[in-house]
Amino acid sequence: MIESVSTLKKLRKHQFLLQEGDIWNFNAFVCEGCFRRYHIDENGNEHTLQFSIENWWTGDRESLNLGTPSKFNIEAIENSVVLLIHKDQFEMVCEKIPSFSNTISSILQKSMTVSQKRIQADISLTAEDKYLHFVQTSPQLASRVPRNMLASYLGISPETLSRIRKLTARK
Amino acid sequence: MIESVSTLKKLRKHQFLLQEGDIWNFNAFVCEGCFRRYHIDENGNEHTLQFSIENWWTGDRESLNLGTPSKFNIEAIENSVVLLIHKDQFEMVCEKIPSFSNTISSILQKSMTVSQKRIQADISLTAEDKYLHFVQTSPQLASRVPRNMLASYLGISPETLSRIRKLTARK
DNA sequence: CGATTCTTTGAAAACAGTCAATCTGTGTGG
DNA sequence: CCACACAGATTGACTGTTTTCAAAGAATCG
Repeated sequence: MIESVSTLKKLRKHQFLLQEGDIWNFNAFVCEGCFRRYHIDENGNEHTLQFSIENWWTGDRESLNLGTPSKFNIEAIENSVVLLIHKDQFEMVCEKIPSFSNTISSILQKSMTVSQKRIQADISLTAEDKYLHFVQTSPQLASRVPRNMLASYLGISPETLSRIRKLTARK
Repeated sequence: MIESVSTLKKLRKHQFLLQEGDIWNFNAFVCEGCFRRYHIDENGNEHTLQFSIENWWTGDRESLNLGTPSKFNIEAIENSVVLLIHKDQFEMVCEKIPSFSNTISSILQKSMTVSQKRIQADISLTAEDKYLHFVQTSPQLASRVPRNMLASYLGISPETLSRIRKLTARK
């Protein structure tokens, strides 16, 4: 059973699943709630790399693969529940159940597609179009995530996002 | 042998490996040269999603997985040679040689890491810092790729890139 | 060479960021 | 339950950056 190789962890809003400098050794499946993974730059600005809601994954792949200290923070932005699977146990399961590897592979493929779409938006669109694109592709998140975090995800300032929203609201 | 399930294809500079609207059925390993994958938006502007040089892969994952017409063009920007492996043959090899799946998985992991770094740069950095970051992380490409294509990769205009280069040159 | 394409430059306009102030809502402790 | 504090969101004025458009200057290739 999956429970035998994993642990459920509850986090309240504002609690951290991972903090910068820590080493990340898990695969984390979000059962309930919402997390965001972000980075703090040298000027103290936060940049959100990922939001993860129910039935999706979170974690720091780089820290997991290389065993290096993470450069990210992962914070619960709602009261949440995650299933944590330690990497050793994860590898064990992969070996025991070959079809599991395929599942992982297809999750990775899906992640790649999502990332590609985001890069395309980042390099192609204006601030306004980035926002509209986000609302269109992730309406659930758009209403669930605080605006300042959304701005840091889109790579624009909170003020700019506020103005864009005002403009696009009327119509 | 790998040759039995694949074909070598030579392309001259400016030739296309894939054109928008076509369906992509391969995995393509670059043996020699350099490709770029780009998208043309409704205003006719090109946006470069990927450069692929020797020992790396190219293709359109979305078209490959879903069997849908591609939204991308893949163009040889140097005289190049690619190894094309048809998806059916690729799957066959995966089934025959289980360890091959792991190889694929680790390539995907690497791709994801690269994409994540790019997203982080896209949402965090100014035009100038994006350029400097690119030069630092991909010095080979920086000297090999035409500047207008580099600009379209960084999400800035060719004029801005030209000005940035002038500024950063002296020092 | 000539033609084409790429790159650079300049000036103006559009866009997004910053800073500071105000407004809003939420939650906490008295 | 209210008042207060606090964080998030909005607004305005200003600054700075980036784009756009047009033109001139390299570089490349037949």
